[in-house]
Amino acid sequence: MVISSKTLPDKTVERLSQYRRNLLICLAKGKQHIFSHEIAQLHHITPVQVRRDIMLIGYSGTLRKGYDVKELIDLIGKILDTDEGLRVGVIGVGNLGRSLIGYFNGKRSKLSIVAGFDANPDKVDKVYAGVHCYHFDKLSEIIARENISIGIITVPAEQAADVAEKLVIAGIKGILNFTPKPLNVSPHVYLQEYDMVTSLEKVAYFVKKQAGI
Amino acid sequence: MVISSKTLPDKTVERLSQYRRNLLICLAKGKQHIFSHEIAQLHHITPVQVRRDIMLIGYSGTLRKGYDVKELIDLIGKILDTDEGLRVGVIGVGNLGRSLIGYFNGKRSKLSIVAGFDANPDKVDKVYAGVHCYHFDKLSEIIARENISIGIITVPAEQAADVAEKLVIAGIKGILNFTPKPLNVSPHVYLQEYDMVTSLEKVAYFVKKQAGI
DNA sequence: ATAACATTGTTATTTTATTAACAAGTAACG
DNA sequence: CGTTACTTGTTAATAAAATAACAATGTTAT
Ligand SMILES: NC(=O)c1ccc[n+]([C@@H]2O[C@H](COP(=O)([O-])OP(=O)(O)OC[C@H]3O[C@@H](n4cnc5c(N)ncnc54)[C@H](O)[C@@H]3O)[C@@H](O)[C@H]2O)c1
Ligand SMILES: NC(=O)c1ccc[n+]([C@@H]2O[C@H](COP(=O)([O-])OP(=O)(O)OC[C@H]3O[C@@H](n4cnc5c(N)ncnc54)[C@H](O)[C@@H]3O)[C@@H](O)[C@H]2O)c1
Repeated sequence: MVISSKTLPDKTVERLSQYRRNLLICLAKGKQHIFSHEIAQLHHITPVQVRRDIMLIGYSGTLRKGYDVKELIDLIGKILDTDEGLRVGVIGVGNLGRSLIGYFNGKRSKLSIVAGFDANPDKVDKVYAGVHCYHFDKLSEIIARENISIGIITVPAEQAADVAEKLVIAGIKGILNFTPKPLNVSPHVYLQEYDMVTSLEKVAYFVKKQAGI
Repeated sequence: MVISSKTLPDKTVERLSQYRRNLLICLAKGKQHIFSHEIAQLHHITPVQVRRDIMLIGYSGTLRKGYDVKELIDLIGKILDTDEGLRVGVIGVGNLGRSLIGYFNGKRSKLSIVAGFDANPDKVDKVYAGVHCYHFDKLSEIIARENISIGIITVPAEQAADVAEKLVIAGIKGILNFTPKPLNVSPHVYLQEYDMVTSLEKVAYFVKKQAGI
């Protein structure tokens, strides 16, 4: 099987995830086929882009019928998911952490939040939306035992660097950092950061531009 | 004043926001000058990129001394902020909405969350982290009265389209959508969407690739 | 049947973003 | 003072992403 042997462009991976999300909704609605321009419209992009992405993963639709929704979902799954799925831990079970756990819980079958970690004794050994919260001291132990490969960091910014370091030592493979603190991790660990303030400032900038202020 | 008359590239705007965040921290620590390679390291990018971004906003550092932290912060402010600031409303004061309000509150002087909206009577007229929650029915009225130009959508996905439509009617200028529901808004409204699941799936994909699974 | 049309798949082109290259110039040091 | 070393600013080159162009071909209408 040659499919997906080469690494896909960053942006394509993002869009595939988004396509799948909506394809699942289409499928639930009983829609069996979908055209590139329909997918495109949902995502505010061009049909060409959609076809190109789909080409890159080696799938073919049927002429004048479009893509088979179920087949496409399955193939995107083959690309994005691993067979046994990946296991995720959330470090910092505060407002954002709990909110993420609650949101995520039961969404994706192949990607599951299996543990929370917190330094506050009040939170330890509590269960949030079905996820057990462990003491931060047990990070390494639990990561190994539960076979966790991805960590989501939602501790206060001052703690983020320390948490990241311990995650790396514990053998984590990927980190999603929601704190505004920039992290330095070994290059073998895939790191992604998101800051909501940056998103909002970007919106503000373009609003300002549009208004000609 | 010619500065910033042309629209900056998307990515540059994002980075400027990030630079500022860390420059503020540097300033607080008493650091007065900073080199391009120092900024670069914080953000996992190259010094050239930093210099290029700074060039684009028309700022000049001093040779062998780097950039004046305070001046650079001020200039980025001139680019990203408006004089009187922009006012933001959060629609959906649930787990995520409250978490964002709490996080944002008192962070940025020029961008402030001034109102929450919710359809649940239990939440209406409560105050969350200093932000008054109004009934969703009052959306238009309050947006006009409070001069709100940006809306953050954190309602359940099924409600998102309706909320977006009403925001546009109410004259909002920019939307930050945290629901997984793709929205259609008038092209005059700047729309940005973020889905945490996509971020996580992207991390998972690259973890998978690295592992050679 | 045949023409007109719609839609895919793919290559070519354009645009945008990043990186490299290097001239210019200043601080620090002798 | 003169030299060395470093850092900026900018142009040029490269890479990545998006768009356009269009051939191929199945479908529908006549
Ligand atoms: N709340 C948001 O919407 C939001 C948005 C963007 C970014 N952030 C960032 O996310 C982070 C968390 O935000 P929050 O609002 O959830 O804060 P919070 O204070 O509610 O939660 C932080 C949690 O981390 C725990 N903690 C502290 N030190 C720890 C450690 N060393 N190990 C493990 N757990 C530890 C605390 O006990 C607490 O439960 C912050 O850095 C914030 O900047 C939050
Ligand atoms: N929680 C997260 O971390 C997270 C992460 C990513 C995305 N999201 C998305 O954000 C949205 C909200 O998530 P949540 O966890 O906060 O859910 P939630 O149920 O806690 O909050 C939703 C809130 O919206 C209110 N609401 C419902 N209909 C409304 C309407 N028409 N107008 C105004 N308010 C209305 C509800 O009363 C509730 O308070 C969901 O779409 C979810 O998919 C959440």
